Formats: sequence, C-alpha cells, structure tokens
Amino acid sequence: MKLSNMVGERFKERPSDCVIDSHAFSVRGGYIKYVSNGIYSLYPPMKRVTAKIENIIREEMDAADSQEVLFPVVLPGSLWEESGRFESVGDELLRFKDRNNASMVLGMTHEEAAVQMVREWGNTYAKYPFSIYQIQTKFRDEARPRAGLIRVREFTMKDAYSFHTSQEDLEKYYDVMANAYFRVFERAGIPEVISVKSDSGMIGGSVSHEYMLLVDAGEDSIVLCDECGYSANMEAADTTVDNTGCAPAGELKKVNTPDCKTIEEVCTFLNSKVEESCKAVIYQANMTDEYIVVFLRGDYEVNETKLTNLLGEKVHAATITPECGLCAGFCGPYKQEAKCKIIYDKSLEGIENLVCGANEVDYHYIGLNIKRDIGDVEYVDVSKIRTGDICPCCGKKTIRISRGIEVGNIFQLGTKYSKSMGMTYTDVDGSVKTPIMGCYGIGVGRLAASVMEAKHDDYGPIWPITIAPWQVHLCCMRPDKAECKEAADKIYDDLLKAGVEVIYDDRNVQAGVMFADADLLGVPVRVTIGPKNIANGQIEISTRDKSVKELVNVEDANAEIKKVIDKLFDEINSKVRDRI
RNA sequence: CGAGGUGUGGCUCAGUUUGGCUAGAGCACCUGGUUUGGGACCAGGGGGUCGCAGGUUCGAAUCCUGUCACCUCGACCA
Repeated sequence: MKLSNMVGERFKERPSDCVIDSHAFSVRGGYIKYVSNGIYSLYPPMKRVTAKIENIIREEMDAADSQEVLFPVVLPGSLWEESGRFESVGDELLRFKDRNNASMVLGMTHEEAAVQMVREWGNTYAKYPFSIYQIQTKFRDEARPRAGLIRVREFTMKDAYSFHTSQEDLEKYYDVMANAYFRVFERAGIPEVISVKSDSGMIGGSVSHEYMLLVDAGEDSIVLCDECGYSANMEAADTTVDNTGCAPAGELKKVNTPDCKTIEEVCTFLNSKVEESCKAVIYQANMTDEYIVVFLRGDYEVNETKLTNLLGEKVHAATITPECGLCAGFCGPYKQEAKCKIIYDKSLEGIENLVCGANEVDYHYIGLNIKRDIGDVEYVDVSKIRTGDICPCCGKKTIRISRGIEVGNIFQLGTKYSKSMGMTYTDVDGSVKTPIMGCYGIGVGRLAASVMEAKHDDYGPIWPITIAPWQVHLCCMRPDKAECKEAADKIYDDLLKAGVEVIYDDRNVQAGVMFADADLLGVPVRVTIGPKNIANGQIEISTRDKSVKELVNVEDANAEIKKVIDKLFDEINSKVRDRI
C-alpha cells in the first residue's frame, strides 16, 4: 500500500480528550475515527492489526479443536427470556422492537445463541465434548465508554463455548483453553499477560479467570503476591486481617465527639488508633431498598462485589432519611435499633477495645467489645484487600496491588444456560442429562489497544511484528530525485513479490513529517532510501524498537530485509510455549 | 444516575469575567515558488455564525432560561 492515498490522517497534536497514550496514538496515528459515544470506525492500519490478531486467535482456537461458527448480532428477545437474562441483565443489553412489534436484542454475549445452535444436535453423549467459537461484533450499551478502544459499546470479540458430560472433562478443556489464551497473548507480543482469579459477574458459573495486562492505565485493580505467585482481581480477592497485638478490653463509655463525622476525625479527636475503630458503611438493596449496614475496621473499605455476592443482590449507596433510624456519621453496632440488615466484616474480629458510633449525633463509644457488649456475631469477608496485607495463599504480608486491563476471560459455566434452555443428552446408560458448559472470550480491539498501551514510546506504538499493520515501512526521501524514486520503486516491487507486507511512503514531504508518520504507524522494520546513501549504492534498514540500524548494499536489500523480519518473528515466537 | 468541567473551521486553542467595527491565531487543506535525513519557509486562497432552542437588548460567541453532546471522577460493567 502507498501512504500517499491511504485513508486517515496523522497529526502532531495530542487530542485534548485522550487520557491514555494508546487512545491518543489511536487518534493521532489515523487508526480510529470517532463516530459516536463508544463507537468507532477503524482505518486501514487498525483494521490490519485486528485482522492479524483475529488470525492468531483463529489458529489457536482451531488447534484447541474449537469449530468456527457465526451467530447473529440481532437476536430475538424470546431467546434471552429462556435463560432469564432478558430481565436480569441491566441496560447494557440494548432491547428494541422490530416492525412486527417483536422484542429483539443486540447480542452482547452469545451463550443463548450457542445453546440454541447445538441443543438438538447435542442430544447424545457420543457427540461430546465439543467446542464452538465465533469472531463477531458485540454491542453493550455501557454507561461510560472510555479510553478509545479499551472500553467501547460496539466491539469485535472472539467468544467460544464448550459442552461437556462431566465437570472433570470441562476442567480438562478449561486448561486447554487457558493454554491457548497464553499462546495468543505470547504470539501477539505481550507474554507478560497474567491470569487472575476473578468474579463471575452476570455470566454466572463458579470458576473463572481473567487475563490481565498490567499497565498503569488499566481499569482493574489486581492483587498480587510476589512470594507465592497468587493473583486475583480485587473484586475476588479474600481479605485476611491480622488483629493480634490490639489493646486489651476496656470499659464501654459514651463520649462527646462534636462534629466528628468521619472515622479519621473521630480518631484524631480521641487520639485513638484507626486500626481499633469500627466504621459503618450504609447501603440499600436495589430491589427492596432495605438498609444494609456494614461494620468494618476504620481503615478498610467495602468490596461491593463481595458484598453483592454475599447478599445475592445488588446494592447502592444509601439515602439516609430521618425516618430510617440510622444516624449518619455516628452509626455504630451497640444499641443499634434501626430496621436494617447488619453485617460484620472479618476485619473487626479479635479487636477487644473499639471506637464506634453511638447512634446519637456528636457521640461515640470507646471501649466497645463486640463479644462482651453485643454477643456472638458472624464475621464475613466483605472488605477490600490492601497493599501489605496478608496473602490468602501463602499467609505472608506480601500483597501488592497493580492496575491491569482485562484482555480475556474464561468461565466454567456449569449448567446455567443448558439447564434453563432445556438442552439435554442421553447418556450411555439411557438416562437424560444436562451438559456442562464453559465459555471463553477475548476482546480483539481491546487487545490491539492494550498492546499499543504496553508497547510504545513518546512517538507512537512499537508493534510486535506478528500483529503489526505492515512488516516494512519504506521511506523514500527525495522522490523528486530519479535515483531515489527508482531504487525505492524497485525495492517496493521486489518486497511485494516476495510476499512482504510493505507500506510505501512515496510522498514528497519533509523528512520530519515522513519519520514522524512512520513512528506513529509503528511498523517494525523501516527501510530508508535517501540521496546520500543511494549515491554509494546503499540503503538503510532500521527497526522501530531501535535494535537494528544498518546500511546495506542495494543489491542485498531484499535478503537483508528478510533477515531482519525473520529475527523479529523469532524473538516473539521463541517465547511461545505450552503449559500443559 | 451523582459531582465537576467543556462545547468557537478537520485539529489545538484565544476571545466570554466587564455585550459593541467584517469572529481570530497556529496546525491541516488549495495555488505558485524556495527548500529537503526529524513536523522548513515566502506569497496568495478556501473554509466557521460561535452545540441547539428560546429570551433580554439598539446590538449577543459574550447575559438569562431550557436542552443536547462530550470529557473527568464516582456508580454501573459478559
């Protein structure tokens, strides 16, 4: 392709609304065109990157014995009613009516469609196990799209669904998929992706893992232990709190704490330790508006995902009314008489001498001992783990927290969809059984943006050659000089004939413009043809990552370029390994 | 949905507080010329009715009301 008429524009200034680098380069480099909130068109460079990622995924899915299929984007609402998700999923599911007033939805995930496709075919144990996948557009009406292609409403996703006759078989295949996922990320040039234990959310199921690329711009908090290798999404990480060494029990006393509403103000005022205080966080259940008061150690925060999982329903921050009986800012467990559900977090367990609210404006208690003053309570884990906390795996105080982008995830679904949608098979013994499912997703555009986020310098992305939009960027300096133009044209033709993917900058522009554009396109190998070198019969080969910069004779150009390309491929492919 | 912010040629922004000549600059674009290994320069040119609607006024980008869109933080998020 020639750069002179490639659709899309590259420019110098960073767009003001781009917060993260990959978003800025996506716009500045002519990769994406904003259409609407969370909706983008892709220009040729990004289309080429995503096509390469899709091909890598396709090869790995095929190798894992998954069969490529295609589900519709538009699905009947009735299919989603079968699984119960037509009602249970929120506004992310875009619902609309067709001309006959029939309820329709835009597919945001395709468990229902997958079951619908194979539920008659898979009626005998002899067909199992099997796995199907598609690479298809999804639409999720996200509340807040952001960061370019990282979080969008419409996107391309690979989603696979596997069907099994036993949990053991599902687990075996889950490992095969996990291995395939690592291979995909390694081949895409980001071997640093890790898998973490995750919360299953609305997809359902018990076991699930997310594949995380650890970058500062990530949206998720990842909990890591360098000692034993434990990793989990913050949402799913168990918190263990060490309360040994706390002060012994004292006398329970009500004290005046004027204008001390936050736990910090109270502890400062009373000159007590935040670690020996009990704060209240108040929620309301989404459905019933029932008040839920969570008591936890003053220096911890509530993990709302864990709370939701505990309660079995979603919650929102409470609106405190005079009628509810809760005393905002002074809420405590002792003599708490409001009508509400009370939850004690494990972070309070073992503290014998607490500061807490007195359920009366401007008053707190000191010396609260929950066992003595309230009785036996059940402690549950609903707090967020913190840096330096105890690792739930090895027990050492080694937890650190990092930011990450979720580039893929895998779930053991169980029978949630097969059961609700009436999929059964006849087993060897003639009995009718429900198959067990797994599902596996990778966001293609997000993966492309994530690579950009992880692999760039101040001037633009540095694409791994396996997913780069082109392998070679050919720069012809001074195309107005015949010797330059002829040499460049010939190399361009030769490379094309040799099957090399090359973008040819044939414009008569300043060197600065040409190189800046080349940096933005991030093509791994650059071939520069200029008047000085060509006078000596030479051209320059360099790499975007600066590992190579050499002059070679024109007649050796093709062979030397191929050599550099091969070297870059080797560097990536040599890191790809199997883990099972 | 809550809090804050921003809407002025394709892009980055000035002008709004204190209403007043034909609405500006740089980049990009077009024409001609000089340049040519890291966004060079000269001359000429095209393009905006100031997010949208209503109002106040002799006069509105500027003040008022409403509305929409976008951005940030939070909520939400297979």
